[in-house]
Amino acid sequence: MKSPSQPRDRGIPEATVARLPLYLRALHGMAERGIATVSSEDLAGAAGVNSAKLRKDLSHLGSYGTRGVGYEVEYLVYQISRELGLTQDWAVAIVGVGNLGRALANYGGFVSRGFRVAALLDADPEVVGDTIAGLNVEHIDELEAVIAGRGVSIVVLATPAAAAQKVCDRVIAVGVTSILNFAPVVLSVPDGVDVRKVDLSIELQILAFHEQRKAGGPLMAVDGQ
Amino acid sequence: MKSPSQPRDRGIPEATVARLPLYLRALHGMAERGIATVSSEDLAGAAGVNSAKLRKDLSHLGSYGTRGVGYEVEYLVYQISRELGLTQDWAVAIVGVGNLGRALANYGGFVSRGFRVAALLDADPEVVGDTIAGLNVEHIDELEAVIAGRGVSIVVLATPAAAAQKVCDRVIAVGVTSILNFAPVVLSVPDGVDVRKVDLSIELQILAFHEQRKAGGPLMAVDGQ
DNA sequence: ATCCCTTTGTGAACCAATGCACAAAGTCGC
DNA sequence: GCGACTTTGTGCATTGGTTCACAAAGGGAT
Repeated sequence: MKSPSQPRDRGIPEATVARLPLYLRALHGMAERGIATVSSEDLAGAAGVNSAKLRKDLSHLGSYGTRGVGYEVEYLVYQISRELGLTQDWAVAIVGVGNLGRALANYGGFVSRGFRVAALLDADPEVVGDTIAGLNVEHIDELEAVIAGRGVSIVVLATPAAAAQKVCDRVIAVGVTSILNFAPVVLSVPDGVDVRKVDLSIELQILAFHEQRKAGGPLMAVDGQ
Repeated sequence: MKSPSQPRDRGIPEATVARLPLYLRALHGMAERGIATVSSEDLAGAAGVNSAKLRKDLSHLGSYGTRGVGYEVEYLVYQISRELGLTQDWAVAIVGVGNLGRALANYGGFVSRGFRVAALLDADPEVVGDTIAGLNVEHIDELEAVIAGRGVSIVVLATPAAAAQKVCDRVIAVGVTSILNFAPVVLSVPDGVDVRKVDLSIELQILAFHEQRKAGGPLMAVDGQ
C-alpha cells in the first residue's frame, strides 16, 4: 500500500519544525567533517536532544533511515532542507539599520542557509546611502517598490518599537506574509500572516528567573533589594 | 484561613515563565500611559495571548486581581518583577564584540529591565581597548577576574561558533550558571547550568517552512493551516 | 543462507499546556 | 444594604508533545 519513501503526513508538528534547523546544523557540521552516515543516537547528541525525539521528528518527514545503520548524512541534509524550503532562494529585506539591523545584515548564518539579504531600508537620512555588508541602504519610502521589485517574501523588522507596527502594516499591504520581528512590541496582523518574534531582553529575564531560584533556594526571605 | 496575597505554588510552569516578560512589557506601556487598572481581557490583548491563559498564568503567582475590577497595574508590575527577579540588579558580561555583541551592548532593553552590562570582552587585539556603549572592551584573558570582581552572574556569548564552548567552560569554572548563547553551536554544560540560545537563522528557517506551505508546497491541497 | 546484532520507526503511556465554562467574589448604583 | 453586573480564579476536558520500550528491518559474519 505504501511505497517506501512516501509523501508522509503533511502536518508536521510545530515543535518538530522548530528542531529541524537544529538537526540541519548538526548534519552540516558532520558533512564537513566527512561523516557519511550517522545514527539517531549520535545525531541527537550533536543536536542536544534525546534520540527518541529525534527519530520521531524525522519520522514525520518520511522513512529516511536504514535500520541497523543510521541515516545517510548528505541525503538527510537534502530531505530536511527541502522540507524547510531551503532548496529555494529566499529574498529577505531588513528594515531598520541600527546596531541590530547592521548585525543582521552582516550575519553569515543567513546566506549559508539559502537566505539572501536583498535590501536594507531605514528612515534616517543619515544612514540612507551608506553601504553595509555590500548593500546600499535605501529610504523607507522605497519599501513597497523594493519588496515587489525584488521578490522579497520575508521581512525582518529591526526598527524602534514605535515604528514597527506601521512598517508591518505596509509590508503586509504589499503581500508579505512572513515577518521576523525584533522590535519589542506585539504586532497585530491579519490571519494568514506569520510573525515570529525575538526579544533579547525576554531571554535574559527568563535566565534571571532561574538564577534567582538557584541563588535563593527553597525558602528565601523576601530581600528588599 | 488563607491570607490574601499568599506565597503561591513555588513551581511555576516553564511556559508561564516565558510569558511573564511579555505581560511585564505590556504593563509598563500601560503604566506609562497612566492606566491604573486593567482587566485580564485588555492585558491579554496587549500581550497577544488569550485571557484565560493570562489569568491562569497570573494565578500561579498568587491572587493579585480583584474580581469585578481587574488588576492594579503598578502592583502587578511589582509582583511580576519580583517573581522574575528583576527587583535586583543583574551584572551581565558580553563576550564577543562583533556586530552582534556591539548591538547587544547598545541595546536599551537590557538596562531598562534591571540588567547592567558590566563588561565587554573579546579576543581580538584590534577591538580590545575600544569604547562601546561607554564601556571599555577588555581582553578575554581578564574573563575570570572580571566575572569574579564585578559579581557577574549572567554571561552572554556572542563569539564565533568555534570559540563558544571554550569560553563557556571557563565561565562555568568560575561559577556562572546562566548563559545566553548566540553562537550557533550546542553547548555542553553540567547539570545546574542554564543555557538559553537564540539563533537568528533558525527563526528564518521556521518562517521559510511556513511560507513554502502557503505558497503551495509540492503537492498540497490548501488546508488553511 | 541463516543467525545475530544493531538501529530504526512507532504504538502506547505519560506529562504539560491550552481553552472552556462557570461558581465565587467583589464593585457599584440605587 | 441589597441585587445586578462584572471579572477573577480554577476544575475539567482536550490537545499537543515527550518518553518508553519493543517489534520489524536491514547488514555482516560465518
